[in-house]
Amino acid sequence: MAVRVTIHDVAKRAGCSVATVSRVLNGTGPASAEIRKRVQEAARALGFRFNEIGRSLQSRRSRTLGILVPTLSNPVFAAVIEGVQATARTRGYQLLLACANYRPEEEAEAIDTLRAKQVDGLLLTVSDAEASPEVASLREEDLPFILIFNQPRCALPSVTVDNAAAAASVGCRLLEAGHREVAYVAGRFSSSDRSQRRYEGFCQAYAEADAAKPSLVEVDYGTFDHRAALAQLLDKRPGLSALFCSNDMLALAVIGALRSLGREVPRDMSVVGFDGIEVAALTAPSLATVATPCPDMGHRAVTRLIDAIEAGERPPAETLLLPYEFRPGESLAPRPTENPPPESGNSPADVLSPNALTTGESL
Amino acid sequence: MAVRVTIHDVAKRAGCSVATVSRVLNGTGPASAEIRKRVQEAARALGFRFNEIGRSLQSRRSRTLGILVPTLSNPVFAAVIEGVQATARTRGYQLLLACANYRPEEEAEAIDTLRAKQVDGLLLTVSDAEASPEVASLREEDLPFILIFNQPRCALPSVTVDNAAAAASVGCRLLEAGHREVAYVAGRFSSSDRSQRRYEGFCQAYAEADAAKPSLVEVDYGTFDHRAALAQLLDKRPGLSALFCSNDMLALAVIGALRSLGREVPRDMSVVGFDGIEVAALTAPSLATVATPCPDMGHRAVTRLIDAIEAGERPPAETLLLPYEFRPGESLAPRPTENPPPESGNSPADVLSPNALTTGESL
DNA sequence: GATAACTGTGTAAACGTTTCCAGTTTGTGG
DNA sequence: CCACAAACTGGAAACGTTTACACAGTTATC
Repeated sequence: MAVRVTIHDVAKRAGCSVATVSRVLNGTGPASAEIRKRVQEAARALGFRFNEIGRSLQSRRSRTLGILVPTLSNPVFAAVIEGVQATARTRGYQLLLACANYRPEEEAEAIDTLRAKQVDGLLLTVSDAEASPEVASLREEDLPFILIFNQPRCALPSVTVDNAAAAASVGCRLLEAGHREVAYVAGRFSSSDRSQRRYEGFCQAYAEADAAKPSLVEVDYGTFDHRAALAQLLDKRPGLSALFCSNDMLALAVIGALRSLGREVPRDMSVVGFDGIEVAALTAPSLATVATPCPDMGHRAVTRLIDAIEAGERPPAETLLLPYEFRPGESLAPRPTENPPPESGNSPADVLSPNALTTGESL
Repeated sequence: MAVRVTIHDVAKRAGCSVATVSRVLNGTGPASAEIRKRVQEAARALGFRFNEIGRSLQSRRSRTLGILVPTLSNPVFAAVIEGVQATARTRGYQLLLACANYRPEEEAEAIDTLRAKQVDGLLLTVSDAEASPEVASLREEDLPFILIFNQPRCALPSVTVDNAAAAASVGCRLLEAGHREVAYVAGRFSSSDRSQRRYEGFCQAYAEADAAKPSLVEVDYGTFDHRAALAQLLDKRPGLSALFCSNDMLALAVIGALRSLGREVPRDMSVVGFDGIEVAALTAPSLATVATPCPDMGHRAVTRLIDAIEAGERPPAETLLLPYEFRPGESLAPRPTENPPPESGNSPADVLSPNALTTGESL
């Protein structure tokens, strides 16, 4: 049990006061060459490191940022965190991580805990920034924060892409490919602000082309089995030829579900995702999607946040929109011009479960 | 700029001492019903929350754990963190996250920073646990830690799978499929302890079958372009029919590189990965791999760690081996019995770069 | 050769908690 | 009615820092 060595131990060994040790080691205030040397030598001999807790208490700055994401299983968030992490570190900040599992209660609890730990600022991806009471209360308080991915309508600091425009561009691509009857598939939290913006943009593209308004289908997160929801949709709208999914992970799961319903992508149905996660390029078929600059979003967000913190302010309540890029993939093909997709034999029941996305704990 | 409300403010409003407030709000020590009520009402009115920094300083416990991983872009680490996070939270601990980018210097720096922040314990995945001076010094000090994935030979607390046995089982599968001339492809840090164990186990399976010892090929992490290394290998060992890669991400990149060299998997070459990341089941071809129970590893590791912390001890220097599972995939096929794979036309030069694994920042 | 301005150093008071100790009530049994 | 315990409460000292302030000694200014 090595006893912790404090600034007092260093002072004793160097034969001076703790104030002097602090000044020497921090390079603040004057010190004679003689004492500087003694202090440094004592610190080295003792293996002294400042206790950041003591420092934080006194300075009321923790040099720690809180980051809250819905989950880590979606690589899109891991990518953002990677970007945030790298930049935060070069600026001398550490990251306290929390996952809220897409649950507003957990978001609230996590924010609370992070504040209690006295983070200097918060990077958040929440379900719905406008509706979140925590975000609202954050605005009125002194804790700097910035949203990532969220695209609220009201004035809130955030970094994201123009979801509506990106979704509209997906709409255009689908229209170009002849898909006039389509649907938007969203996760349970279709109330997610970014998902809403995407649906709006998507619908607008279809409105402008005088095509039928895309149907909205909500499926459950947490489960990967979307067969029931899809079967119902296909039944109701037999003319459907393309699906736009609110994110890539969902799109991949949807492709698996379609397959187990006897529908091949893109032969019987085109599918487009959103996010541009790396693996989407490796799947079979590769996924057409909208690539968002995740690590750069993280980088920008944390830079804005730290700049504000160090200026003693809060990030301006503005949305920073970063460029996105449509990334073609095999999952999007032109609509077959002749007859509608064959209602081939396979019934859902006698088909294997799509173990496409089993969880990692497969033991 | 809302001013922070402290226990003193609550005490003043409730008309009592801070000691009493502390006792009431923590439920430690006695208090009259009257004062209890006044304190609670004051705390609520003021929106008081304990400052965990003050608490930590006084209790010398931060209720924070440090977690160090090589990267977040490999989903295997994200999965572990997810498991760690969930369990840590239910036990009342937060996570301070650091990524070392597979660099020992960064590992050292990160551990140092985490210690300065007074984490109560450390969860680590390092390049080489035996060789790491930080891990060595950790052993001699009082900071509890536990390794994840690492499988050192010396007695160190860790949670992993039996890498040698798992790799041997891969060897058996390959032998069964008729692959008698094979290679092990490892990332730059073939000095990684787990990677070494895998190679050893793999070689042993081949030794026991009296087959040629698998070649060892090292490629660079960081880059995804392994064509040069592979071209050289194929040139030197034309009879090669299968590749075992030290992890799934590498395996996917290798499949892409082979393709751009004009070799199709599994037609011309079988490939097996290690880790069992979810997406490996979705790629084309799907990847044969060894599935490790990532979130459960995280869960077990953090449980061992917190148990030790709360007992005032350190986790016992034992390796906890969790079960793994071979997961078949299309990337592994029987060796074609007739002639060796055709040296088909495509020269590396006139083939597109395998943008299989471009990074997320594609803008 | 006095005054002013530094330079170098130490003392002590914060920062927000918890907790030991001592003091004041209140209650109880004799 | 008194001693004594139990219940309740507050004062103050920690925890490890930083920093305002004071003070001594040294150098520069006229």
